[in-house]
Amino acid sequence: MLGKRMTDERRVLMRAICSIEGHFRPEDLEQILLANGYSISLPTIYRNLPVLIEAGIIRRTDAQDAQEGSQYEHIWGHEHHDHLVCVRCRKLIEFQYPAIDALQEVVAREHGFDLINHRLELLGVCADCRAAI
Amino acid sequence: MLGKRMTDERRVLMRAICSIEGHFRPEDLEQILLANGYSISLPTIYRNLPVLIEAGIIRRTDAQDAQEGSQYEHIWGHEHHDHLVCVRCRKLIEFQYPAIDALQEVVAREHGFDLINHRLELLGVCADCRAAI
DNA sequence: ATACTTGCAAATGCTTTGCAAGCAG
DNA sequence: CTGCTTGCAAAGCATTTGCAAGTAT
Repeated sequence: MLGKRMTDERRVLMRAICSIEGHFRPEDLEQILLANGYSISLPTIYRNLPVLIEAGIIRRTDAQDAQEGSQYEHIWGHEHHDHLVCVRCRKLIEFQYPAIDALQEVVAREHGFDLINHRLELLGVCADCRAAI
Repeated sequence: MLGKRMTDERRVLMRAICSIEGHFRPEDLEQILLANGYSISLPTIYRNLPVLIEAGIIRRTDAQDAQEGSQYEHIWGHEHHDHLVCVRCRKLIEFQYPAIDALQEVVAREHGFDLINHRLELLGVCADCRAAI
């Protein structure tokens, strides 16, 4: 990493994060680490999240509510994907759609942007919830 | 609105929100209201934001950092748009690209979703910042 | 009348920070 | 050695909630 020191904590954090398949909040991470015999303080986790983001290992995903805390997911070694969210049952479905990604490149270029990443979230009502009405 | 009472506070809030062109945080709203001679408590603002979201008058936009608070913008009477964000200078550019919207409909339909809204944020480095390196 | 709303003040809970001790380079 | 990191405890701050008073319907 860029001018950062490789500490045991960071090594453990990185391994833990890469083992998580879905999304996680900082506190989830602490619990997972504890369950595996590692005790890393919450402040250290918080201090390292930006480092891991900058290193391209994780990204923030959008929090639904103001107070449910931030969510993250690891992107290193993962295909890029976006999210479909059911506003009723909160179900979260991941999807990929290369054509959309391609158009985003076009938009970015039109505005002189060098595209690094994107977040796309489609909000709607899932089939199950529609059926349940 | 749905089973909600129309109070003076809500009327004022709605007018204020519709007069704001860009994004706002709850506290901005309080200041704007004060500047116009209306004093509406922050708790009341917070309590009404979800009501206004459900009514389709505003939407949450993505907060960049964990602690900079939530941002909102009014969508009623506004064309839908998405955001280009410069990760370096935080510049925010709004854009519309109907082809992307159309593809989102396709994705949603494929997954049985009834699409209500979406949030798309393109993160990158703007031309100015690239030039400044 | 009844139930929803408001303002105030206090509580919540995520996130950050000060500080001294501990390490990576 | 030197300066980045960590853990702890405490601070910060946006957001929420309890409660009594006010008000739309």
